[in-house]
Amino acid sequence: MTAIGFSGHDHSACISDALASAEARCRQNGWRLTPMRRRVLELLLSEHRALGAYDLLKLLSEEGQPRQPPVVYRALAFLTEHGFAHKIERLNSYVACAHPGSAHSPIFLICSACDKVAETTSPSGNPLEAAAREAGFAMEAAAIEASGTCPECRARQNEPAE
Amino acid sequence: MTAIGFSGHDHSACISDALASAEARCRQNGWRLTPMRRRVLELLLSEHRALGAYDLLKLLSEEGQPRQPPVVYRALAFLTEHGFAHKIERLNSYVACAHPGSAHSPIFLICSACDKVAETTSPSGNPLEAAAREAGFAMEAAAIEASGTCPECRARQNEPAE
DNA sequence: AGATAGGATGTTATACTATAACATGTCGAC
DNA sequence: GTCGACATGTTATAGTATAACATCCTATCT
Repeated sequence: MTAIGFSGHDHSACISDALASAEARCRQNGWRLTPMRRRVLELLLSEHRALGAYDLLKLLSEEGQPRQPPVVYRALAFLTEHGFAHKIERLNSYVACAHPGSAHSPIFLICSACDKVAETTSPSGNPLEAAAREAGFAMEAAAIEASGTCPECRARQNEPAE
Repeated sequence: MTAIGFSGHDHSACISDALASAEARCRQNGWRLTPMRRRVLELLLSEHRALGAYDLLKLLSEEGQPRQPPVVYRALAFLTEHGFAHKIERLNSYVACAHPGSAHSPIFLICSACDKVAETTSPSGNPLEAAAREAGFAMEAAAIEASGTCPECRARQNEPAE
């Protein structure tokens, strides 16, 4: 599985695909992808970067009506509850899910140079399962987040004379 | 490796051992384990539970002088920087390190029923390394956190008539 | 169409988490 | 003993999140 986010890809297709799939999945499950929720998802999809709730709030407010924090937090609660977005705990911010629909235990690679976030999965099954089982712990949710430098930023750092 | 925190152990020894080892390690490295830092570490050690900065602030303030937030945050910065404590991102709170001194990539098992936090490590090497390598990502730091129910709370839930 | 019930959003206020910035104190090296 | 480095004290404020209640929208039943 490649780490979507660092490798190049057709971004406008990636946005419209994700929105279409979200719509379909909501229709199937009787969830309501209201304009506000849809718009927040769209904003998250528009960058492979984690956005804070107040970043989103600012973007929304610039589009017309001023908005209050609960508006954004409620949209984010909906999106994360149903797997359309994830919270990046280290950054107190939020990213669109790169593999919506499929059950998965994501691993996030957070570039501290450019702030991009790549979502990938463990090549060898979920490592926490084993650790949890050994401790007799009934796992419900997991967050795996790594900070470091993405390939692009590493390349840029190695050739400082541009 | 057992998940210290859920299994029974001699807790007062565990506290004094950890403090002694912290003192030794600071002496060796020229770090200063000041009374404030030592006291915060002691408070963290006294529970296998994550404490918020403002919980610690309250505890410290009850011991005499009122304290301001930066006091606690600075002590926590020292302790986490040198591996005596970890931040639990999901809870915005802090725990004493269960394996200080040894380089390790900890996995935290957070019980949502009793708030205890166990620190363990992956039995099969660090899974993030593989995922990061595959993505060309230079990993610097990692946080692996699982929420769920610890063995004791599971047992309690299975026998609700007590 | 009107009644109604559930959920979504609007709005105000406030709680919780964290840090900037500057003043003061402490301790060891010289 | 004074100088410099680092630790702490203190004030103020930034950043993140939610409680509580009002209003509105929409789907359904009659």
